[in-house]
Amino acid sequence: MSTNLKQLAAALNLSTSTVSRALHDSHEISTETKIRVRALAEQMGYQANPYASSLRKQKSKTIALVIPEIDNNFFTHAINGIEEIAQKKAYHVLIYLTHEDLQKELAVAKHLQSGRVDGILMSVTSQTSNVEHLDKLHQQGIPLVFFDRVAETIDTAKITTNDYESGYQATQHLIEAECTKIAYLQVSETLSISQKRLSGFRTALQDNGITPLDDYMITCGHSATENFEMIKKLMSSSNPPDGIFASVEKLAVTTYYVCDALGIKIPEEVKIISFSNLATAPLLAPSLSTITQPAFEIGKKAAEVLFDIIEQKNLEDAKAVTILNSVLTERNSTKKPVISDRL
Amino acid sequence: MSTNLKQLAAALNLSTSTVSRALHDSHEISTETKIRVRALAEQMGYQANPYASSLRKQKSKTIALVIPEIDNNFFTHAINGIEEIAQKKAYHVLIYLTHEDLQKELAVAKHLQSGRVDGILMSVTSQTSNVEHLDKLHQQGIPLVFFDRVAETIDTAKITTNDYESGYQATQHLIEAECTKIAYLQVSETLSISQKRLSGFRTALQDNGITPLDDYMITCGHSATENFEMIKKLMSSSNPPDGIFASVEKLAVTTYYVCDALGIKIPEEVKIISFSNLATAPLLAPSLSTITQPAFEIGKKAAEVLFDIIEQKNLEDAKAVTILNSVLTERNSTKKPVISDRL
DNA sequence: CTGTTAGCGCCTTCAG
DNA sequence: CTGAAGGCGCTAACAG
Repeated sequence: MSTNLKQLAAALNLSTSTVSRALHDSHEISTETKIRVRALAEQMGYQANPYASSLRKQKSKTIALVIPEIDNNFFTHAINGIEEIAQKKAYHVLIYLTHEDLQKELAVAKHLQSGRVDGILMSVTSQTSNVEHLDKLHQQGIPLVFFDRVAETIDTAKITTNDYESGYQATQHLIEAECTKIAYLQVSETLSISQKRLSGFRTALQDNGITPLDDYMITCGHSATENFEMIKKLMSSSNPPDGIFASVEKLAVTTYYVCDALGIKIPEEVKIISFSNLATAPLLAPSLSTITQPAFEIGKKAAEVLFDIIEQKNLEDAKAVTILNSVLTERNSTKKPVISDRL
Repeated sequence: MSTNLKQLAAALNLSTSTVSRALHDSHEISTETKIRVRALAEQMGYQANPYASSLRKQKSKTIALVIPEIDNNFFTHAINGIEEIAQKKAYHVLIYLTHEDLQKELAVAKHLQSGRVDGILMSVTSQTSNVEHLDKLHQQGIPLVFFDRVAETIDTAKITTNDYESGYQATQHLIEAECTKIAYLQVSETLSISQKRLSGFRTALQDNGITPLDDYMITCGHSATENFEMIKKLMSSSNPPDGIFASVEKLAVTTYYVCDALGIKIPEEVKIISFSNLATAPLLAPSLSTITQPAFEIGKKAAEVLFDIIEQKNLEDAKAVTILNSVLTERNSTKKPVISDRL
C-alpha cells in the first residue's frame, strides 16, 4: 500500500487539508510549508490516489479510445497523435478494441456510461448502422468525438478526411492510367466513409462515361481467407478488371497475394490504387499507388477537439466537422519514394 | 450525471446496500427483489461508479500497458493478444507510450505508484539500463510482467522469444546463402534482447570461422533520416557487406530504401534477413527473409501471467521466464507466401 | 432476507 | 495561513 495524505500529514504534523493544498500549490499556503510538504512527499514517493480524487472531483483525467482494430496503420498512427495530446494534457488513455464487432461496441458504450472517462474518441465498427447506443452517450453529456469512421447522425464533433474527393481522384488516376474495367473493393457498405469513397468512385466513372459493372463491386468481410477467395474469383473471371480501387489497405494486399497466386502481373495486367498508411508500401510495392490519410494529424486534431469540449473551450468545436486532406501518391518506376520520420 | 445507487434505492424503496447486493447477485437477496432491482437498473441505465468501487475495494480492474512505440507491428499484434485476455477478464487497459524515451518511462513508472492499476505489462525503452524506477514498482508489490524488452535484473515474470537462437539462425541463414561479409544493424546496445540477438550473430560467425568487422556493426538511433545516412555510408563504402542482418524491422526497410537509392540489387548484391512482424513483408518484399516473433501469443501469455499474479494463482508464474519461439521464413522466388488470418 | 453504519482517500467548504 | 468536518458513491461488517 502506498502512502496516503493522512500519513503524510501525520509525518509533517499538519492536517490533511493543508497538505492537500500545499501539493496543489494553493496560494493560501506559506511557501515554507509548501516546500516542507513537497520535500517529504517526494521522498516518500507520495502519489495521490487517483480513484479518491476522481470520486471527489467527479473528473477522471481519463479518456477512452474506441477503435475497431489496431492492426491497421491508420489507427496506429492516429493513436500516436492522440497519445501526444493526451500526454500534454496529463490525461490517461483507456483503449478499447471492438474488432469490428457491433456487440463489443455496444458493451463498451454501455460501460462508458459509468463516468469512467471524461471523454470518448471513437471510430465505429463497420457493422454500426444503428447508433442509439452512441446517441445515448452523447445525450448523457459525455464529450464525444468521432474520427474517420463517424456516426453521421450524431450531432457532435467529427474529424474525417476528404473521402469523396479522394475516391474521385483515385478513380481518375486509374482512368488516366488507361484502365477501363475498374473494380472496387470495400469492407463495408454502411460506413459513411465507405459510402463517400464509393460515391467519388461512381461519379468519376460517370464523368468519364464508364458504366460500372456489378461484378466489379466486391464487398469483403473480415476473414482474410474468404476475402482472398472473393478477389480470386474476380481476378480469374472471364472478364477480369484492369484496374483495382482498394478502399482499404488490407484488400490491396490481398489483391497482391491473389495476383501472385494467379500469375497476374502488376501493374502490367492490372493496376492498383489503395487507401493505405503503410509507410513501407511505396518502396516494397513500387507499383502501388496510394491515398494516404494524415492519420497522425487526425488523431491529434480529434484529441484536441475532445479536450476543447471537455474544457468547454472553443465551444463551436463541439459540433464542428473537420476535414483533413489525404494525399495521393502516384507510383511508377521513375519516381523514387522518400523516407521520412513521420507519416 | 448518471444515476447512482442512492437514487436507484430510493426509487425502489430499498436501502443502497440491498440494491448493491442485488446487483452483485448476492445469495442473501431474494430472487424477487433481485429481479426488481435489475429491471429498474437496466431501465435507468445504471452503471456503478467505477471510481467509488475502486476506492472502496482497493482494486481498479485496470492494467497498464507500457510500450516504447506503437508504430511497430510487434507491439500492435501484442496489444491484440493483451486486449483479448483483458476483455475476457473484464479488465480495462490503460496504454502508455514512452516513445523510446527514458524520461517518459520514469514519469509513467512514478505515476503508476499511485495505485491506478492492478498490474503492469511492460516493454522497456531502448535507453533503459538503470531500472531503479521499475524495481521500485515491483518492490511496492504491484504485479509486473515484462514482455519482449525485459529488465533482466528484476525478479518478476518475463515473456520473451528465443532471441539468441534466432540471432544464430538468421546469421546461419545468410552464411548458407554464401554471404561472407555480414553487417549487423541494431537500435540499442543495452536491451537484453539486442544483446542476445547480437550474441547469436557473433557466435554463428565464429562457428563459421568468420571474423566480424567493426565497420559492419551499426547502432542506429530513432531518426529515420539519420539511420538512412548511416546505412548509406555502410552500403557505399569501399568494402560493402554482402549480407545484412537487421535486428529490427524498420532498419530492414531503411536498408531497402538505401539500396534503392544507390541502385544496389537485392538479393543479387546483398541479401537481407530481418526480425519482422510485417504481415505483408513476404509478398511485398519477396527477397526479405524474416524472423517473426509470435507477437500475438506473447501478448496473450504476458496478460495471462499478469492476471495469475494479480489473482495470486499459479504463484510460480510470478517469477517465471517464458520463452516462445520465433519463426524463420526463408524467402526466394520459388516459394509462395501464404495468407493467413492472424500472425 | 434487509437495513444501518462506517469508511476507502481525497478535496473543499466553512471556521478560526 | 491552517484545521475540522463533510461527503463524492460504493461496499462490507454488523445488526436485526
